[in-house]
Amino acid sequence: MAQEAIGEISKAYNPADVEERIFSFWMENATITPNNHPQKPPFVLIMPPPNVTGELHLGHALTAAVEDVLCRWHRMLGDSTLWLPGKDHAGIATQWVVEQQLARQGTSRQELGREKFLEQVWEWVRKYGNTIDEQHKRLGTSCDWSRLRFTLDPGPSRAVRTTFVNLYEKGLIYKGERLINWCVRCSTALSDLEVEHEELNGNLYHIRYPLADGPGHITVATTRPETMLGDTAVAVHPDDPRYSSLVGQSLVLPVMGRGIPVIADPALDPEFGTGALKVTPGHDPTDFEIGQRHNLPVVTVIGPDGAMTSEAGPYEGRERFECREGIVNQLETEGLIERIEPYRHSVGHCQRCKTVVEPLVSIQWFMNVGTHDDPDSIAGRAYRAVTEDRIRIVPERFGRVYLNWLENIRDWCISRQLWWGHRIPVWYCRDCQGQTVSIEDPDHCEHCASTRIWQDPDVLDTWFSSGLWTHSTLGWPEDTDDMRYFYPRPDHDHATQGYDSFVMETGYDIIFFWVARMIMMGLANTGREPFHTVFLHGLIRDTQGVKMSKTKGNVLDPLQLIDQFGTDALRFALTTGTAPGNDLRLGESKLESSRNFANKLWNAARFVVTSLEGVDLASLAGWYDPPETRNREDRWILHRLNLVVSSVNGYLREYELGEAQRVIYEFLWGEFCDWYIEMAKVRLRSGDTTASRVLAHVLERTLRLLHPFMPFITEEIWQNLIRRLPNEGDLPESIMNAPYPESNAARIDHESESEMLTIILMIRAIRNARAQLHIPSGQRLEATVDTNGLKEAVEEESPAIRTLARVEPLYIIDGSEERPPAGEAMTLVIDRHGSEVPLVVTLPLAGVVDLSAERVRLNKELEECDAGLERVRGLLSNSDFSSKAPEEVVEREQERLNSLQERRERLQEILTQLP
RNA sequence: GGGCGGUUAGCUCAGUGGUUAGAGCGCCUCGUUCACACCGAGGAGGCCAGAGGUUCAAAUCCUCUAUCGCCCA
Repeated sequence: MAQEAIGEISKAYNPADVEERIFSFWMENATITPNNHPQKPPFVLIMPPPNVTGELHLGHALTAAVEDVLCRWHRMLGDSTLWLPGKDHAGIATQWVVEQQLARQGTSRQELGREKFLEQVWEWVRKYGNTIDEQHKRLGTSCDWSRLRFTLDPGPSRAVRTTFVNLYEKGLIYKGERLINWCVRCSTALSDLEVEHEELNGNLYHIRYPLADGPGHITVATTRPETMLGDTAVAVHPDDPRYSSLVGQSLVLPVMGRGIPVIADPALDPEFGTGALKVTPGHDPTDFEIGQRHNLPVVTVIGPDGAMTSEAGPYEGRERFECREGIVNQLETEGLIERIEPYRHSVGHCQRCKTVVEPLVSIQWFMNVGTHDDPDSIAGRAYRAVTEDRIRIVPERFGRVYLNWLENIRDWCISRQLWWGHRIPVWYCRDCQGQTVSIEDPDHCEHCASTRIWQDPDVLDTWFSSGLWTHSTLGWPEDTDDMRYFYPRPDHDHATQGYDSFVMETGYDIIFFWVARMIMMGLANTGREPFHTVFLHGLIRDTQGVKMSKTKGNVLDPLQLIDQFGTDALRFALTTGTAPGNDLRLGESKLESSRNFANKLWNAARFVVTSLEGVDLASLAGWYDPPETRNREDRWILHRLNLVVSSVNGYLREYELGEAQRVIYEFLWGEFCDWYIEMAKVRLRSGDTTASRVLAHVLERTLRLLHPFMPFITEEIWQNLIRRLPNEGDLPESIMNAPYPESNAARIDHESESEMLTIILMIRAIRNARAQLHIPSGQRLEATVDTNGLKEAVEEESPAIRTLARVEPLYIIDGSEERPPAGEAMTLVIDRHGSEVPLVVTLPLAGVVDLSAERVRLNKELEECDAGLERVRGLLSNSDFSSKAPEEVVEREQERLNSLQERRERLQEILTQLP
């Protein structure tokens, strides 16, 4: 499957050569569809369904990247992993797309009629609805495509009807006349959540309402003068002395000429405007409530089309904003405008089409969600699920956001005046006017058996069906195998393995729309929480920090980025260097650095694979789990790898994807490539092939560790590598199904670590000295190392030291008496990791080294040493510190003191020897 | 108005009480020797927004202030 001869192909990783081939390989050869294993917990992640109308954007890419990491990780851990993909019918958005298409053809849905229109929508969905799935696949998503669901599939549709009927029968779904949010463009009701508030520059109009009896007037302030046509009162605060004598009197409503009362209501803010509020119960939520308290009539002056109604008198038929202008002109001519001041206020817009929302009184279906403090209500149960820790929200701060929303929740308007969606399963009888609410389509009225029945024309809010997604996709309301295995069970202990088995992952912007509703509906339908962990990611912004949007033109197309940088680089860029729930600015430089990382891995692999050529298989035996070795470099890298494995698993358990990737990045680039491979080259060149099996081992382990994050390149290299190694470890065909690395206590080797750190520090110090003195890299330097007790290690590592620091000859001594005098030399004092006495490297550089500069350098080091000594001495002489700080901290400081003292002595000694 | 965040190197961001705060990009110097110039070696650059407090110990916990965002009303 994989390409032949990785080492002979390209010097740079070329994702385009790999990705498509690897994806088909997975579809054909990898295990993605989970098996039901009743005896062990699964791992379940239901994907937030994108809109069928949608095109893949970076938000989808981020969601997919994060979820794929979690799912691949769990699959490799051996969990029966279900990642279920799906799509959402997106009522308003889809209907709008097709209506626009019809408009271009010179027709409309009204002309076509409901049935024909729906046929058109289905045709559109069949034609374009799979686009996003295909785009998703380019991201390498390992979801179970065999379980792909659509909200309008028979199963999920049946779940919708069942839920509606159940809640209706419990009295939790009801029909009522309320003031709702109405979009005049979409011609439908909207829920509170679908209204976006935006601060706009408007005016505050101060209008005089004359008293009916006698002279005088009350001035009201409003941002919407056109609604005055529907005023049925003016309200003031009961304690407002300015108006107390006027309460109960009558005013003449300008333009309309009808009388309206002055009423007193404590909800009024006397500070706002003039302290007098015109009350329009038909077009303002607050006014509607005031109207209810005072039994005021409701006059609807703006119709569902946004035009003034017959109640608007002379303005009947005028569009609402045009009417505003007309009224202001008329009032001005009549001298009733006191003043107009510019005013910034928040205006509700339709989330879908951005039209200004009109509050309208209308008959709609609602869900009674109750209140958060009623423990048995829908909202109350959802509230307790989080306060009682049955659901954990990551990051934690969003838990408070969730609770705060539930504390202020109101009944949910679930009906929409659309044709595309789940039609409300209610039939009305023309004979007895009774309602029949049924899962199956009825053929007669359940009250009087009349067949003269007709179905409610409205459909349900799309989020109603999305709210059922965690169980409707598994077969609910049927008692299916999937439902029994992949939906949380009452006895399931969600932390037995150190991680949760039922996770919801999505962006924090839909915590209310989706997460909260799924929790409410899951509990209402099944009595159980639909998941135990909610993991929320942030939003992607452009390099300026602005949210990406098509209208702003600052969107980056993920498919184009994939073409440019590769899928793995895109995924890495999206999920690295960011903390959970934090927004991410994405620009080219981040993508470039991720691509470079992929390329680094590719080339490290190229080196390892090439180096295996000519090595006989026998000496590679044991590569999968290398036996104990004396070689310090091997022990060190295995020890480091083991620590990395352990911390990556830990970070993944805590959903810290960014930290996990950082750790792998630093290990692969900063330790394996920069040091281990460079040192291994020295061994290989001298004909010693013992490093080969460790090279193979570390690379292979790192590939598996990295696979959830960079699936394509790791698969490509892995297959190539495995083929060249003795068959060990009982590995599957795909890295995707190979076990995730686990840490192994036997690999811990602190001795090799501190010795190697010292060697590395020494090589660095010599390289630094060379750079400072501008010694050409080709020129070998003589060096003497006083190892001060680390002689064996330095001797054993001397080939590496010679090559990497470019020293020759290298004299290794142990004890200052053998050391050459500082004299015309550069002398480096190198802290010995884990010990007190430093190493001293002398580079005899007569004629090259500037002695006065050398003196300055050494004195500066001495000063730093003294500063450190002062600090540590102060700390240690503080009895509170030694008594209260943990023992290991005190010990560490004591060691630091000792080594600073030793270091100081060496520096002092060298300075006195300088000519 | 209520709630939630951010303020750390020139830029974008990590940092989960332990004293010497990290990365990527950018910048400076050097280098194309056989994994990689999508690279290597070396370097510069930070009173962690400000002020108080808690603590033996604070970028980290608490309070306040400033400032910039987001969500909800």
